Amino acid sequence: MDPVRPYTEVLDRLKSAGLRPTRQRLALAKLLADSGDRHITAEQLHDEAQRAGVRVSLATVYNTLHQFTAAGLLREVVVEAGRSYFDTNTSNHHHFFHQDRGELVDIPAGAVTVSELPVAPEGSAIESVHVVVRIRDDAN
Amino acid sequence: MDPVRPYTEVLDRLKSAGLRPTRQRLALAKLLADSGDRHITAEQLHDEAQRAGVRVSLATVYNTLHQFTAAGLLREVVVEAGRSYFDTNTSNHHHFFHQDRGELVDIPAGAVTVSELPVAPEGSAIESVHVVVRIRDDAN
DNA sequence: TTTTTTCTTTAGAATTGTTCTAATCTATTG
DNA sequence: CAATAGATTAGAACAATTCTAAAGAAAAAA
Ligand SMILES: [Mn+2]
Ligand SMILES: [Mn+2]
Ligand SMILES: [Zn+2]
Ligand SMILES: [Zn+2]
Repeated sequence: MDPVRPYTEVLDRLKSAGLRPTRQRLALAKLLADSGDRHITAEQLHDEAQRAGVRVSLATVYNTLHQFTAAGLLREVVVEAGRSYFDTNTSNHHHFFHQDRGELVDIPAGAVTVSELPVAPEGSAIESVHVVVRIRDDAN
Repeated sequence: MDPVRPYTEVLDRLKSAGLRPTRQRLALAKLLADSGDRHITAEQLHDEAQRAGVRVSLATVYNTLHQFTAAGLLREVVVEAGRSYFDTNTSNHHHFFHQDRGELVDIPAGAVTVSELPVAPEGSAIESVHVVVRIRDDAN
């Protein structure tokens, strides 16, 4: 809110995650925060950083995405082999996966309901419940 | 049922899929059929074949798994980056994914219910709905 | 401040699961 | 039996990701 210190919020989040506010982390956090809800891969974020003139290595993008995920700032979503998406929306929600385009899209809250939850097998506890609705271009 | 022609069923399935009943395909089909419901990776099936004395290359295991999947004899399930599971149960059902062990387990039919289905985005149609319940060893 | 320590970034190598290539082999067809 | 179409294979290639170890930057200590 204070135009003189535009990074205050991101700074606080990094601090409370025990992460030093480096140039690279601040820039990546800003790119992620400024773009609304998204589902982005490491390579995509790396490209985006390059285009924005931010010099950062792909290794650092991977490190940062995992650190942000561990800190609860991102959520990792896997729906196809060999590719991880990072979701800027960390709330519990489900996804459409558009198989023709390789695109993840949030399912609006309430549009899908898991009404009966299974009991976790003996000795284990449920950590998350995720519904993936695979869709294809309509054959109309 | 006829002990003299134990491969009849597998043979028929291959034939109707337009696949030649080669030694490799018959052996892999048998391994998959004889072991009950399973969620197996290509490498695991390859190892199992080796141990059973079946000589088959990993490339052929991959080819065969994909052909069987295309023929509807298997279902491919992806829950973690960089690894595909092939499910011998092709009916519609959902999964526990045991994150500590990297193990997929069927959720019993009826133990989970998706009561409200989302409307597919304009121009697309729903192809499948899959619920993944991630579990962890209990912290008891 | 300066020094020291700890954490971070990075290029490039390595790893993993998977797919591709193109030569050899085998099942089917005529 | 050919002849042909299809299948198998070893090993190369690939793509996403992780690792390594050296150089750099931030924080803590002096
Ligand atoms: Mn990861
Ligand atoms: Mn596949
Ligand atoms: Zn999302
Ligand atoms: Zn299953």
